[in-house]
Amino acid sequence: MSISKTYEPKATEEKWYSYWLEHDFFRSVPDEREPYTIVIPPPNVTGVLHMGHMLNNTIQDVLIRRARMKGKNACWVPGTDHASIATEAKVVAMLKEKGIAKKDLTRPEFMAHAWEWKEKYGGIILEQLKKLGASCDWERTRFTMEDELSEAVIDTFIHLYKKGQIYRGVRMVNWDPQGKTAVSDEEVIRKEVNQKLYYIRYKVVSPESEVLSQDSAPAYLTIATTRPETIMADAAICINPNDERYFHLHGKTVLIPLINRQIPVILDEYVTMDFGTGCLKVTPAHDLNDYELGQKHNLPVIDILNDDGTLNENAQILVGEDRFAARKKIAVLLETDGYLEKVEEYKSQIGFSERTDAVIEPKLSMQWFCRMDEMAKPALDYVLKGDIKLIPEKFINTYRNWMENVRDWCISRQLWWGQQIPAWYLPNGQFVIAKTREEAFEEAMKLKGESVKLKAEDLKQDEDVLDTWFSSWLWPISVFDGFKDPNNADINYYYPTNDLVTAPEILFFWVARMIMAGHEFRGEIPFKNVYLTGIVRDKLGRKMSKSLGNSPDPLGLIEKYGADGVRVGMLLCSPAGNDLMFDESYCEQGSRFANKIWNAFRLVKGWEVNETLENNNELAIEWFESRFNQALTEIEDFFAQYRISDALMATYKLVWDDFCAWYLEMVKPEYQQPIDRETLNRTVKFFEDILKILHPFMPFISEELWHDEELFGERPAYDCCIVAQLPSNGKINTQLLSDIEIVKQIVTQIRNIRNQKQIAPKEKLALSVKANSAVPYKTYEAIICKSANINHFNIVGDKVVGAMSFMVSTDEFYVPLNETLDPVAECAKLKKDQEYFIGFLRSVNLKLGNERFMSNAKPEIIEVELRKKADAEAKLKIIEENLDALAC
RNA sequence: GGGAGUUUAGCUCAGCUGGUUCAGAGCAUCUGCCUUACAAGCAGAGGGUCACUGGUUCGAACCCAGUAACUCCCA
Repeated sequence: MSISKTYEPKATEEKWYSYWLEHDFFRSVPDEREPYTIVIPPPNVTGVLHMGHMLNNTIQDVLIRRARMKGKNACWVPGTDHASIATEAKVVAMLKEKGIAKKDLTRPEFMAHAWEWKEKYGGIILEQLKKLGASCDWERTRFTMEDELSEAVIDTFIHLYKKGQIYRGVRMVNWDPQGKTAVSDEEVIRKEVNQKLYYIRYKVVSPESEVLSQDSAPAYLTIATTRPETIMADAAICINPNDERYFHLHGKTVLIPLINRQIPVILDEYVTMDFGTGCLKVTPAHDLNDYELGQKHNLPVIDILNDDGTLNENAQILVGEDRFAARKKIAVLLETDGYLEKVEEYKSQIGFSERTDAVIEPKLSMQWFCRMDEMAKPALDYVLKGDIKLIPEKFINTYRNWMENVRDWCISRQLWWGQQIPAWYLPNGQFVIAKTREEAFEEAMKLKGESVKLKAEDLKQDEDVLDTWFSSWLWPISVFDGFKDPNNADINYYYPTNDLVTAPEILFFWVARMIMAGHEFRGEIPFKNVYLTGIVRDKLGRKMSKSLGNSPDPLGLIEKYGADGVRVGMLLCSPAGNDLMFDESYCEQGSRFANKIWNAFRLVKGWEVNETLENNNELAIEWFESRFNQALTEIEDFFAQYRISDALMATYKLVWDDFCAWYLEMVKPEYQQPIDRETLNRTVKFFEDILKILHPFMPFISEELWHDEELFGERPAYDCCIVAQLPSNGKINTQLLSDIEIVKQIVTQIRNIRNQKQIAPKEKLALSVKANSAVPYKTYEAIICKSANINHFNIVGDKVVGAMSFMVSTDEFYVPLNETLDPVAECAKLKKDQEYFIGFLRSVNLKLGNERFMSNAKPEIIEVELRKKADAEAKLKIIEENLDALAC
């Protein structure tokens, strides 16, 4: 029976994925086994698979498959996030295309459209993950806005409110004037942009409103700002009290140009003396730092902007103009009236909304906040004490830095898609927190006391919804219904989960908050290890993004290279915690690897057994067994350290180099010759073990080959590679391993001679060995002869003259050739070696002659040096003898 | 401005608390092979002043100080 010459992934992948599904291999229910649990970082329900997901989910799948094959009850919970801002933006855009404006819809109408959209297009990404081979328990798929999870969100809000952790307050938030919503710090993208720095004069007056005159001319101070349109909101001018240039301004006031409002000059060391003019305009309503400075100095807050970014009446001038138009116009006005001193080009960082790309406006608004300080402390301790490990460790510092300087979390969003805040307002502005209108009414009645005029319909629920992260921080608990039913079998069994695989950019606003929630609601950590992947960049180091168009289509890659190839490709270039420079060629390497495995399989499959043959491959078999067990330990070690790409590389080399290039070549019969039963059986067993260790990385090809009836016999329906138990550590013959390393060197040297002398691999050669060491070369005769195509193998006591020679450690090897040797070239080669060893010996002797070295270095180091010396001397002796023999 | 990190072969990265034969891997490169498992392959080779400058040490890619370049986070 013959199989195709190349591996064809497509049909294989579809076949086995459905087979796994049909046989419930991904399904997990609590039982007596040890659980191993991962909750997926829920992708946005609007999302489509990108390279970041590919990496993330490949790693999770490798971990979960490995756990499954180690006999654990592996449970990978999938799901999606409702992603309030992103989804609402998509729905609004979709409605706009249909000619419907959000403002013309009622809230329930809008929500109906949004749900319809979600049902139709949402969750595509989960289907895409299946193509990658993700072995999630799909029956457990959750959505952060499904009823039960929403209920958990509302309950936790109420719980935290009652504890005093949630409050309502006026705060500076990042305002998106286009989306007309507050956005979190994390949703603000900072970009460096070219701006103009305007130098504006303010007239200095005494507090008594007299214009201060020096030589009867009015005095001015000059400030530098990039936002001249906000001068109408100024509350003060601040200077550094140590600034000698401005001592004369202490206690003075100034007039804001154009509107002539009087504001004080205040002193604070916050001001940098050498930036701009050293005078800072303080605009508490429109700048975060200014706001804090204003709070410190009790300055009034004058907000001159509307929600859409236009100027309001407080501005007095340019009312109704957009902020950017106003900026241009006010510059002209200032110029005309002689207040504009100069304008400079200036580069600075500006925040943009991740969703709408509008310039973020710092804005004071009434928002809901969750206090962080108390919650941060235990969450920090878990990580510092090592209860939760961050991988790589370098993120611990970053984490600590953030947790020690944590700010309260703004949890309200001016959107409709999400969990509506359970706050109910009475007509008089008072509010109550309750789950339903009825409960709110009861609460309100208590508040009102005897006033019976209030009706339930009079209560108005807060229009805002909660931040998406306010639901995803509950994810590891809520997917197991830990809020609805805190003692159910699932949560007790699966929680705390084991590993969380996510991107470092959401370490704070997701990972840290899950840890807080875990502590707050379960008194326990939510997961034991956090593996932080890198950011997927293109090979120029740019972040992959839609706008750059530098992101390959993941499904296209799978189509082209096969899921196994792409998985290998992703892992090959992903060192833990470092960004990875993705290049398609890695996937190509992956698919070539799949093909290599496929062809090795074809070879073994093609062997015919002759039952009468004896096994003469015992050494090769024992060697590979040792090598396999050694590699198994290495791979295990790498996994323990979450060095997944190293584990893959160790597997890759074991299969390609040790198994294919050495072992199969050692045991492979001559063309069309049969093989003995024992060698075939052992080789088939090796292959089966190899399929097992490959499976977590390359699930499809390993499963496909696993079911080959010719090699493995017919397997029962549930005997699948996906649930096979990984091989356990076996014995390692270290002597044999090191001997074979020497054998490999000999073979390489002979191949090298062939290469140099242009001798075809087919042509047989003779080899003489003059052994000066204890290596039993006779034992390895068969292997050497086969691998190097030698037909005469002699152990000799004397040097062989007129032959090509080389040394491996201190043993000498001779390959006689038909042609006569070029003595000049041989001499030159020997002399070069001699020179090297003389130099080497000199440096070793220098070390050994150094009294300080001898008295300071550890004994084992000295021993090594002595061995080096003896070795080099022995080699030099041989080289000299050879030089003599050649008479040069 | 504050904090964290990076800099080792053409590329992507290893190199554990300083000490085996003058730094390793994969890919890429070069040379030679269509040697019937695989040319998506085989065999072999070349390639590095470990960013720079000082210091500590018998000994530094590794420790310390400074410099430069880049990246990320926070403001």
